Amino acid sequence: MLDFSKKKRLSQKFYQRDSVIVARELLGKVFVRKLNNQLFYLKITETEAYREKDDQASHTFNGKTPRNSVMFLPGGHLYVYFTYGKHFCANVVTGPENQGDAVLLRGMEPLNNLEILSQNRFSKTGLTNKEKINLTNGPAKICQALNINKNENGINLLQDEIFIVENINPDKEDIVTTTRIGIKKSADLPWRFYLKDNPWVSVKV
DNA sequence: ATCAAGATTACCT
DNA sequence: GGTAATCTTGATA
Repeated sequence: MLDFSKKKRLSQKFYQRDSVIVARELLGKVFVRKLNNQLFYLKITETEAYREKDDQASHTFNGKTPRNSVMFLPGGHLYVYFTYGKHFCANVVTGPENQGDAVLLRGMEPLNNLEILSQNRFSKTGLTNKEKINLTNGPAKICQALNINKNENGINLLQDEIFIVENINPDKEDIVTTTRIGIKKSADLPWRFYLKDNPWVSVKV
């Protein structure tokens, strides 16, 4: 049951579409992270879309800079940024090359290796149920648990270090669509998506 | 050279 | 529910 190695990897075609579509369709897919020769599997539970052209909250709204240049690569790369002096956040780059769009990964349900994730997050093992949720129910928590930082910025998701595989396709009624978190500009766009009944979601409506 | 803002989190009341 | 922590980045001079 925990053998995701035979599941089909998401194609470049999947990523090279509009970020709002990709954000919704990433829900339920399984994020795979190779770390110290072990594979970590996590079900994607919460996402947000960002777009260069019509989204003032996007890092790319005012054009290309050294920081955001990875967002202009073709869909299917990982964009990692540093913020608030402490935190890394990971995004899936979407759309064609030179279009600065991406999907922020905000929540994941860990499916294996919880003790290692716990070490990375809290420097201990033996989790309460509450701490288990707190492992990966936020964008910076995911990166801390999976040791994702500047080194992972620009990774190609069609290769073997980090990738995403097919899994369940949630029913429409199991997906909540709402506004994005933690932004002031373009704050009314309904571009956040999460799995309604899943606990690994940062904020529920 | 200086400065304000930031796609967050943890901890407090 | 409110806020301090913490530092990189991009804009402006």
